[in-house]
Amino acid sequence: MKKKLQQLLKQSLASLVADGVLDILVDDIRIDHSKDKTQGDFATNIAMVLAKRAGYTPRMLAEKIVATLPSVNEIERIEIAGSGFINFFIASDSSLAVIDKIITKGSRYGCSNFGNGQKVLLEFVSANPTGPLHVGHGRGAAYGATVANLLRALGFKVDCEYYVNDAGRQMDILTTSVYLRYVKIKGDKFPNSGYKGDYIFAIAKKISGVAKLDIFTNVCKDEKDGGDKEKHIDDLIGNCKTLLGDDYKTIFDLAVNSILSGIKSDLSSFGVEYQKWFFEQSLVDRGLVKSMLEKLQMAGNIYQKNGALWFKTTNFGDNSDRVVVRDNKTSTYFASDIAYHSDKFRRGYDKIINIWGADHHGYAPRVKAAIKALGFDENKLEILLVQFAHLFRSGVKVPMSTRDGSFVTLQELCREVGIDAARFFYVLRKSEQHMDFDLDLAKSKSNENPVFYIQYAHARIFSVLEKAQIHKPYTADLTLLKNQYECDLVKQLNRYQDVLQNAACNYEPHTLAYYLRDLAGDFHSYYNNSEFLVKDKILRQARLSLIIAIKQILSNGLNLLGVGAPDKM
RNA sequence: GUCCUUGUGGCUCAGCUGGAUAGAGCGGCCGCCUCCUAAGCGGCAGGUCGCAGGUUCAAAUCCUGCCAAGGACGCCA
Repeated sequence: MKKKLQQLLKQSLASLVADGVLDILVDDIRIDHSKDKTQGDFATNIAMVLAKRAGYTPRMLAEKIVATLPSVNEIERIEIAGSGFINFFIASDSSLAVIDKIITKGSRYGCSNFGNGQKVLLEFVSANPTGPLHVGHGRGAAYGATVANLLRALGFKVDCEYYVNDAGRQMDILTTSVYLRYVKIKGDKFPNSGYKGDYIFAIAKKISGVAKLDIFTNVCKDEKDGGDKEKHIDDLIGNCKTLLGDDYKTIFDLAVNSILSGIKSDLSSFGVEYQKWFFEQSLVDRGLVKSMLEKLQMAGNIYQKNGALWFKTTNFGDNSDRVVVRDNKTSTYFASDIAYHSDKFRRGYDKIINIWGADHHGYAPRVKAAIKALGFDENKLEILLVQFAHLFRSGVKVPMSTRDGSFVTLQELCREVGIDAARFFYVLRKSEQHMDFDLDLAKSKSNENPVFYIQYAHARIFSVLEKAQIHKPYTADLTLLKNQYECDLVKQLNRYQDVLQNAACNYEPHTLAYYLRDLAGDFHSYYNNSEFLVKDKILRQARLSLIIAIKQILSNGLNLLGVGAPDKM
């Protein structure tokens, strides 16, 4: 309908251009769903936008536009209002048609081929495998999964990917932490920088047949003893590696695998599925980091300084050059990441989306710089930042640190508030909004979570249909739907398609969540003010058709958000 | 110091590609189940849209400056 109106307006403007009223044809004609029913169904501000250029007052220009507008059946009437808005009132049978469309298409309603099969790579969460996923990670997981669902609904071909950082120093710290828990040094002889969580003990318990050695000989003092905690842990790692030999790798693999399998199952039960788990180590194994460095070197983008190799990212928009190989000859995380991104580009995607925590925003320029330097199109890369979720308990902020072992896991959260509520809660805030997650509130008053409000509407409709013994769709005389509640609902249903498209294209799942709540709200009002199971069979059928359509949209929308639509509550 | 994000009723947030009287939930107060699920509905109270300028027919929305909160500025990942 929106498109149709744009088309008509375009024709009208074209004829005004021909008459010399306007000097130029504009392409971008904005059509909005009217907020207020007295303002019709759709409105455009085009007359106000063009008034000055045409030399008329907005209202006068609006008159001219309306006068030259071709008349079509779908438009019942047109009004000029306010300072020059043109309001369109859509013929009711045209609006009502949406009900049949929804019922016919069912769970496919809302899907389109807008994306035209374009291939999208969506990377999200990618938390280091040094501990279980916690509440902070949940937001990225819920957001990413929902964006994927939305894009797929619009006809994009989306691959979700998790980048596993299994090659850095943190993994060595993890391995050494596990070994120390296995050895069980008496007292509190555990490094400040080690991973202190209880899950480390659980992994350590799985080790058998490895010698229990003292790795504290000849190490730098820890911080609490007046030393350097970073040097301390590095020395411990060194001892651990040399003393354990092959057993080190065994413990390393055990640690990574147990943590990773936990992450995988947590995400899976959170309703988040990945097409690919990409290991940083695989880049090294395949020699991609090395070949990438060679490529940059040949292009003259690498120089040596203080014993390290630097990538001249400042040539490509970064504000400082970056080290890719340290003076101890090990390559940096950034080096792997360049190789990773060039691998992503080589895989032939039309769009590459990275969802990162907001703390990584400063990292974006150097990645984009690398992409440019390697000759890829940096416009294909979209970096979406998700702000942190701060967890509060009894009004006090709960620190979230994997290293210190102080965190609430995603699994615990789901157990306490339920998966539906958690998924919905995360996605209800726009991603760049700093989010406060009050655990006590979420737990003690979980019934007040808006997700139940929406699910309740769905369950209520199911219950009505069950009472009416309606199990399959049928046709009805929809023109009987004309009270105010029904008009509002029909209008709301007509918005769904646009809501989906906007939510997907702008990567804003929260707009869908708000839409669903509005729709549910309109339904609840209707429910409390109109009877569905009336004696008049024709009217009953019409009303039931309407609520069947509502139920379908609630279900479709909730599904996209990764939330269930229960029949009974 | 530089850069990013945020600042909207008591609280948590929508609205921000400029538009028609600034919305919702929670909390507070008052009503509604002999009737399809009261996890619901209706009503009331409550807002200088951080502050100050500017652009425009029109600014919560765009621009500038300032204030406040969070974050980023590593040979960490």
